[in-house]
Formats: sequence, C-alpha cells, structure tokens
Amino acid sequence: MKNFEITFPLKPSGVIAMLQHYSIAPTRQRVEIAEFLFRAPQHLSADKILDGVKAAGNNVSRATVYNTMGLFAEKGVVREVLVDRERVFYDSNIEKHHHLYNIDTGELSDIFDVDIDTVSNVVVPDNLRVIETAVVIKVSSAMAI
Amino acid sequence: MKNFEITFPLKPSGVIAMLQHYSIAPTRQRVEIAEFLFRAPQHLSADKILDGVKAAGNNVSRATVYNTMGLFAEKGVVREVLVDRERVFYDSNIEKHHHLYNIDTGELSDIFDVDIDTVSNVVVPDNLRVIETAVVIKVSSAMAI
DNA sequence: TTCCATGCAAAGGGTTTGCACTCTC
DNA sequence: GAGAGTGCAAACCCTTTGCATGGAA
Repeated sequence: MKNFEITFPLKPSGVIAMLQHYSIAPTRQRVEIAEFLFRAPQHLSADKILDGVKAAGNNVSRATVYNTMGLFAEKGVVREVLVDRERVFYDSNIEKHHHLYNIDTGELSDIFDVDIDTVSNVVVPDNLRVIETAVVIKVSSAMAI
Repeated sequence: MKNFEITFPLKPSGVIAMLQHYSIAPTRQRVEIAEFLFRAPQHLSADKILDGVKAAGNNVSRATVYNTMGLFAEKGVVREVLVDRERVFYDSNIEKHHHLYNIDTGELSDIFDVDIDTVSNVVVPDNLRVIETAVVIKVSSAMAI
C-alpha cells in the first residue's frame, strides 16, 4: 500500500481521506484520534493520546485508543516505536527516518541521516519480506561518573 | 569498560572471571544464571532463563533472575533487545551486531553486516553520549495476502 | 556486624479481553 | 438485522517492590 501524502496539521477532511486510503472506516472516534495524532509529527504513548483527545473536547475510551492504535499500526498509518519496556510510542510520521532515545529524559527524537539509508540495503533470505527497519540510537545526557 | 573476551561455552571458572571483570560479585545464583546464558550466543527472555537454570538442576527465584539480568544489562554483560511489547530479550552475545525479528514466528536472529557499521557513524549532539545503537529488521514469513 | 543478595508473595502498570450496547449499511 | 465498532470493567502478564531471611567479608 502506497503511503498517503500528509501535510501537517491534517484537518478532519484530510483525516477522512487518509483513513479511506488505508481502508479504515472513519468512525467518529478514529477521526478524532487521527486528527490529534496528525496535528504534527510526534511520538506519543497510548495514554498521552487518550489525554490529548479528551483535552480536545472529545470523548473516547481507553480500549478504543488501544484498538485504534493497533489498527493504525497494522495498516501503516502510524509506526510503533519500541524503545523502552515501559510503554509503546506511536510515531505519526511514517516517512523513512530513525530515532534518538535519551535514556535519562525519556525523550524520543528523530534522525534523518543519509548514512542510515544503507541499512535498508541489508539482504534478508528471500522467503522473508522486510516489514520495517528500525534504528534506535540510545544516548545519555548524564555526566560520566 | 573493555569487554571480556568470551569463548562459548563459558565454564564456571570463566564465568567467575568474567563477573569479576565487570565488578559483579559472583554469587551462586549469578554464576548459575551466567553459566546458562553463556553456553552459547542466544536470545532469551527472563522466563526462559528461569526455566533453563532450573532445568540445569539449580534453584533460583524469579525475582533474582530479573534482578540479575537488570544488573548484567547495566554492567554490559548482556544486551537487552526490545523487539516486541511482550517481553524483553537478553542477548548473551555483546559483539557488535544487529537483529532480524520474524514477527510471525517470534524468532530473533543475528545479522553481521558491514553495511550496518555505517550507522555507528551517525553524529549526535556533543552533550550526549551514545550508549547503544540498535538495528532491528522486522520481517514476515507469511505469504502476501 | 554490616551490607549486599535472595526469595516469596503481593503490587504495579501498560495492554488486552469479554460482553453488552450502539451505530452503520 | 447483520456485522462492525465502542465502552466499561475486569482480567492478564511481564516486571518490580517490600520486606524478612541468608550469606559473605
């Protein structure tokens, strides 16, 4: 499935078009969640998404956030980022890029670096299909001891 | 801290030397856990480690496995690998390499590929110190739909 | 004796599930 | 009215914690 071209922020009409592009029925809740996610490229936990949607004046249940994010990740609308065991982050930017994770602050940021493109060239056995290539650089901002 | 040179399988005497190299007191439980881990380069969850140590005829509690693996990871004896939200894998091979994760079978395997070395060259802000670079290539063995 | 390590059970916390209700086509 | 989506609460499961016991120097 070709990616949907996104310009941030994505308005409700754009959200609906995007969901349809990925064959996802645009229910009220899904549109509200997506509208919040695609205000800007960002990395959010399920909990922050729930908070954000509610803060925007919309009402969605926790279970629906999890269901929806699972669906979005599966369909390629967002990307799951696993950087610590605490929680899953969802990245609303599916453009090819990688991540810098600060283990002290918990901050997750993006890296756009041509060097990293070479990783995409890694050859895998031909009975296997590459789903995703994840590069995470873990850094510390703590002083050396 | 320079890595300890390991030859698999690592016998009890080697395990003790290794733990001391990393300034870890070689208690009975830690030695038994390490001996199991360093039979071969492998990727294990805490649960499998507990099973394995018990199967080898040694008695260790679940809490001690978690404590010990947390300590080992912190000291650089093993490497944590985060590939799915289900559980943490510990890699008993700390040699520089990356991972191939089959999302259908849950199988985690190694990649030794020179291309991947270029990732190490990525420049990060100089107030940050790189702790680790993780590359995970997620693949599927399922037929296309 | 002091300090660290261990073990057990209980708690924690993010995520999933069961099931009834609601909505849409 | 059939099938999909949602919401609530409870269940789940990996992991951590509290605390009493054990062990090493």
